[in-house]
Amino acid sequence: MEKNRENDVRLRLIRAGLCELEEHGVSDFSLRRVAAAAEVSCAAPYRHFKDKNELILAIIAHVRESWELLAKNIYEIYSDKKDRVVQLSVAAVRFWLANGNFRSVLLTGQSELDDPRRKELSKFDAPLTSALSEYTAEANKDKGELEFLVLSLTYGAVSLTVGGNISTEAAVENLRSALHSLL
Amino acid sequence: MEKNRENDVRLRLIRAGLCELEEHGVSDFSLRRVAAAAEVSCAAPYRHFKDKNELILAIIAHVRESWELLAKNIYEIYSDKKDRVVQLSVAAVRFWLANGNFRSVLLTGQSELDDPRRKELSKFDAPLTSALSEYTAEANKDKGELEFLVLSLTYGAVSLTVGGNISTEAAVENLRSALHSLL
DNA sequence: GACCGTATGTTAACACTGTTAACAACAGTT
DNA sequence: AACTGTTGTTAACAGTGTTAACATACGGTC
Repeated sequence: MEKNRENDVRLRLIRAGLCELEEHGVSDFSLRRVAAAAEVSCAAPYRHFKDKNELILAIIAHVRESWELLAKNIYEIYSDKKDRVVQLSVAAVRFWLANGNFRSVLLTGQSELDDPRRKELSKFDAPLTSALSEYTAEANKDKGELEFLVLSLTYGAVSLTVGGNISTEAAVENLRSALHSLL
Repeated sequence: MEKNRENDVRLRLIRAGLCELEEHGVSDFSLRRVAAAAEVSCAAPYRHFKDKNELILAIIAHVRESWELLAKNIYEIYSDKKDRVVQLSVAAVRFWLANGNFRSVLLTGQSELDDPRRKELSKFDAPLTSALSEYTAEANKDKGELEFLVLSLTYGAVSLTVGGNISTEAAVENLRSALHSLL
């Protein structure tokens, strides 16, 4: 019961923090506002997280879990190794674009001043790279070069959309056709 | 003399702000620290910039100028239209990677909460796209598709390097060969 | 030359932020 | 029953962006 209470507050903080991140972005992330939203005192977060940074880290880890769940689903749905790569790449773009202000954290790890864990957690290419290496093994293609191209196009599609050059759908369509002619 | 003084402080603030950005990143950007580094009082910046955000904007504009100068040089050095595209793309990657913590601002425009001007100023593809459209006109190639590929690979190379997947040199080398086989 | 408005700097204050210390309530252990 | 550790509170600290009130010097007008 008491252990539940603990997890309750911790989870509420993470959820409220996620909203805060979406609403105010990372540079205006207010720990006190998060605490207020979670209906606890402004010092309560320090019982669960060492730092404001540590809370943000936990939030990123939380989002990452949901991404890996999604990626796992996609991986299981598609049995063709080439399809997996294409679908995972497109899904990665969609997922990250859907995560609003979160993107600056996820894409760049915000800055290298922040501990590397943030950058590590922000990587969302693990499912993609493993699917890709399975494909290259099967198709007898050069892995190194292809990995650069696929990852680069994926990240690039995100950046391009964020930058306002193209719409999400245009990015996805371009990415899809590029990958198909590439693989 | 007095007009010089004005520009002096303004410029000193921008320069100090640039250092601050490199040292502390955008989320820890302290206006008071910048003012102290520029050896003025903490309220002085408000005589030259409406906001902390407006100062950051001015800093970005400042960096953008130097990028466009560099791009112009490259454009003039290389007369072959294809070479221009490749060199500009590589230079863009190098330039952005060299600008440290600045990247989060430049790449993503930090967040869409911030006024769109920041995002607009952060775009560094204008020289690249114009060189590219000159190339496609000359070589009779499809512009739309190629533009996505080139820009995507360029941005992607930056993201990939920032993410820690590959080194700068590996990214540049991969990018170069990809562009050569693409154009 | 005296006067005035404008531009640029200062200091002092405001509310807000992250963080910590001191304290209270409660669980489980011995 | 006494002790210990966990989780929450409130109160305080320094640092932040921002604004208001004041000071000073400059350029143009009578």
